[in-house]
Amino acid sequence: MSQSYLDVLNSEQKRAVLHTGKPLLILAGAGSGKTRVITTKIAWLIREQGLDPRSILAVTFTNKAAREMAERAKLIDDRAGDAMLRTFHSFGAWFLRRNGPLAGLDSGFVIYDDDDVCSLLSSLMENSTKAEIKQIAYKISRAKDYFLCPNDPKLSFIDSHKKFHSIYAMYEERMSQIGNVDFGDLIKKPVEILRSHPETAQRFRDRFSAILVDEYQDANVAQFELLKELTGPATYVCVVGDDDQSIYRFRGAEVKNILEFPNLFSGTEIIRLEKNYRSTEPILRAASSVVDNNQGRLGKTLSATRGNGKLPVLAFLPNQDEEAAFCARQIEDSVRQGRAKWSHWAILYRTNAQSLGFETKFLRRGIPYRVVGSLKFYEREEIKDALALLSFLVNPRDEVAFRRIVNKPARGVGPASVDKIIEAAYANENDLMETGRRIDLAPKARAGLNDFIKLIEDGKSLLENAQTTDEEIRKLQIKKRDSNKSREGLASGEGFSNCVYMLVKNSGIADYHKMQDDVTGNQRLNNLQELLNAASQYPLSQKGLQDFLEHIELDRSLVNDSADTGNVDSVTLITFHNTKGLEFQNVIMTGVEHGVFPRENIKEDELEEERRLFYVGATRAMNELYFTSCAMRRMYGRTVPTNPSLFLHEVDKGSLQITGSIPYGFNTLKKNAASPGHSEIEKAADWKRGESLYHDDHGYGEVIAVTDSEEGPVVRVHFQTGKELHFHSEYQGSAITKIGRDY
DNA sequence: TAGTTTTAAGTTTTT
DNA sequence: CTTAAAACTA
Repeated sequence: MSQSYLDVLNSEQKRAVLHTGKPLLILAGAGSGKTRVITTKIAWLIREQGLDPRSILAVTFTNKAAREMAERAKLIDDRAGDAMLRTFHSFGAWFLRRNGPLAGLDSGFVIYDDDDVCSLLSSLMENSTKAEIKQIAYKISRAKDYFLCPNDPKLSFIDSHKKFHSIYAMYEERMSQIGNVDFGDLIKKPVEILRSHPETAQRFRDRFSAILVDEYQDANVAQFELLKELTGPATYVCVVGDDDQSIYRFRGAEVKNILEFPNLFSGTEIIRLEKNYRSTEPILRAASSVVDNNQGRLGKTLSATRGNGKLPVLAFLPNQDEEAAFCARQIEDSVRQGRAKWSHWAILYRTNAQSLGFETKFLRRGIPYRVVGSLKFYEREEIKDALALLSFLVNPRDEVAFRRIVNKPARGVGPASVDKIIEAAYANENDLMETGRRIDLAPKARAGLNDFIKLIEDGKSLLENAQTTDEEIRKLQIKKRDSNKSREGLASGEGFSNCVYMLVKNSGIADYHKMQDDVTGNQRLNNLQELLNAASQYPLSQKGLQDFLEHIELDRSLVNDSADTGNVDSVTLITFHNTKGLEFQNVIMTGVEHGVFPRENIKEDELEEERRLFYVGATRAMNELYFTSCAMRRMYGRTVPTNPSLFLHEVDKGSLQITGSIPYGFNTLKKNAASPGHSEIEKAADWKRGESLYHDDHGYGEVIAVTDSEEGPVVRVHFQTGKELHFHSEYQGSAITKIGRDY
C-alpha cells in the first residue's frame, strides 16, 4: 500500500528505482520516463531507505529542470523538498560561498557573465578587436570546462599559442585580485578546494549519501571531476542520460563521460529505459531515422508504447512569411476545432533570431505566445547598469562594474581618470573606493568621483542600518508585486527593492535612461521598474543583495517567468536547445533548411551534434509533428534561395506526409522503393568508388561509397587522417580536387 | 570629451 | 535588417 507510487512504473523503471549499492548508469531514451524515475527514486530513498532528505544531492543542468524535479518529487513525498536539488552551477556557487575562503576567495564574490568577462579581458588586451576578445573568452571558458589551468600542458588542446596561455594566466591573476568568479570557476574551484583540503572533502562525502545526476550526457570534464570528488566509498551514485541527446559539445560537454562511466566507477550497473511513453510511432520512427545516420553512438531501440498516430507533416513553403502563416494556420485551426489549446503547441527554431517573424505574425493574428529564453532582459544596457551598481556595492574591488558605472551618467570622470584610479588601486589591495577617496585628480574629475563615492556610501549605509527582521522578510516574500508602471519615473518599493530604487534613482541612471526613452521611445524605464519588482522579494541586507545578484546570474529566466502570469494558455516559441527535457502535444520544427539547420560549413562531428538536436526536437512531440522548409529566406536583410536540410533527405519518407511544392531534386520516394544500380548513381555523381581526391582542409582521401540522397548523389570519403566525410557531388571543384584525371 | 552620425560587420546553441 | 565600431561635430 505504502508503495503504490511504485506501481505506475514499468519493470525496468522499477528496477532503476529500487537499485542500491554499486553505481548506477541509467541509459534513458527520449520520453522513457526518466524524470519520473529520478523523482521516484528520491522519494524512495527517503521513505524506504530512511535517508535524511538533506543527504541527497540531485543535480540538473537547467533551473527549469531543477524546479520541475523538486515539484514532482514533493508530490510523491513532501520531505523531498528538503533534498538538495540544484544545477551544477548553483551547487558550485553554494559551495564557494561557504568554502571559497579556503582558496583565497572572499565569500562576497560576484559572478561575472560572458559580457563582464569580455570587459575584463579588454582591459588586459589593449589593442584587440571585440571579436578577438570574444574568441579568447570562449577559449578560457572551454579550458575551465576541461579543468585546465594556464600552466597545464594539455592547454594546447584548446589553443597552442603561447599568447593564449599568458592571457589566460593574466586573466586568472586579475580575477583573483578582483575577488570575483566566472561560470567556469563555479565548477573548477570547488574541485580544486576539495582536492587540496581532504578534511573538507571528507565532510562533503559524509554529508551526501546519495548523488543523482540528470542529463549526464551533457556533463563536461570539470563537472565529472566534481562528481568524483564528492563521491566517497559509501556514496551512492546514479547518473541518467542519453547519448543521442548530447547537444552541448560546444560548451565542453563530453559524451565520453557517459560512454566511459562504467570504467571510471567500478562495478557500475547499467539499466536501459527503452520504452517511449510520449510520442506516437511515426514520430519516433521519423526522429530515429535521422539520428541513425550518426556513427559514434551506443545505439538503442526505442519502442513506441502509444502505437500508431498521425504521420508527421513536411511542408515546403515559399518563404519565411508563409512559414509563419502556415504555423499560425495549423494552430488556429486546431484551437478553433477544439482539438487543442494554445499551450499544446510549440514552435521550434535553430537560432533565437528566427523567433521574430513568428512574434510579429502571431501578434497580428491575436495568437497568444511566450518566447522562452531569448528575452535578454539581463543583457539590456539599463539592467546591466543597475546590476553593476549593486555588484560594486558588494565588492569594491569589482573593476568591471566600476568602469561601467563610475561615469554614467557623465560625471566628468573620463577614461584617463578611470585608468589612473584602477592602476593606483593595485597598490591598495585593489580597493577602488579607498583609492578613489585619496587619489589626486583634476578638479572636474574629483568632483564627479566624490558624487559617485557618496552614492555608493549612501547605498551601503542603507543596507547596513536597515536590517530586516525575519518576520518582515516573510511578509515581503508573500507580498505580490505591484505593477504600477509610470512614465514619470520609477515607483519605489519596500525593503531591499527600495534600496535598489534609491541607488538607481540617485545615481542618475534612471533619469539618464528616461531621457533616452523620450528620444527613442524605448521601454528602458519600465525594464528598470521590472528589476525593482524582482528585487522586492529579497530582504534588505547584505545577504539579500548577494542572493539577488546570484539568482540573476544563475537563472536568467527569473523575471521573465514571474512576469509570465504563471500557466497562461499560450503557444511556446523556443530554440531546439531549450526544449531539452520538455514535451508538447504538437511541435512544429521550423527552418529545416540547409545552412540554417544544420548550419553551413560544419565538420562531421558538428553535423552529428546537429542531428542529435534534430532528434531532441522531434522527440518532444506527443501527437503531431511538423517540419517546415522554405525556398527563400531573408538573411542579413537580403532574400536568398535555400535548399531543404540534409536531415529531410535522411528522414524516413514512409513516416512522412509531404505538402507544398516539392523542391527540384527532392526525392520523395520511400527508402525501399528506390534501388537504382550503383553504376548509375556513380555516373550521375561523376564519382566512382575507389577514386582518389584531395581536399583543401582534410588532405588526401578515397571515395568509399556513392549513395543516392535525392538532392543529388552523396559521395562518402575516407581521408588519410582517419576521418570520414560525405559531400554532395555537385560540391566538387571548390575545395575538392580529383586526382589522376584532367578536366 | 561627449554625444551624434556614418559606415561596416555579422547569426549558432547556454549555465 | 539590426547592431557595433569608427569617424565626425559642437
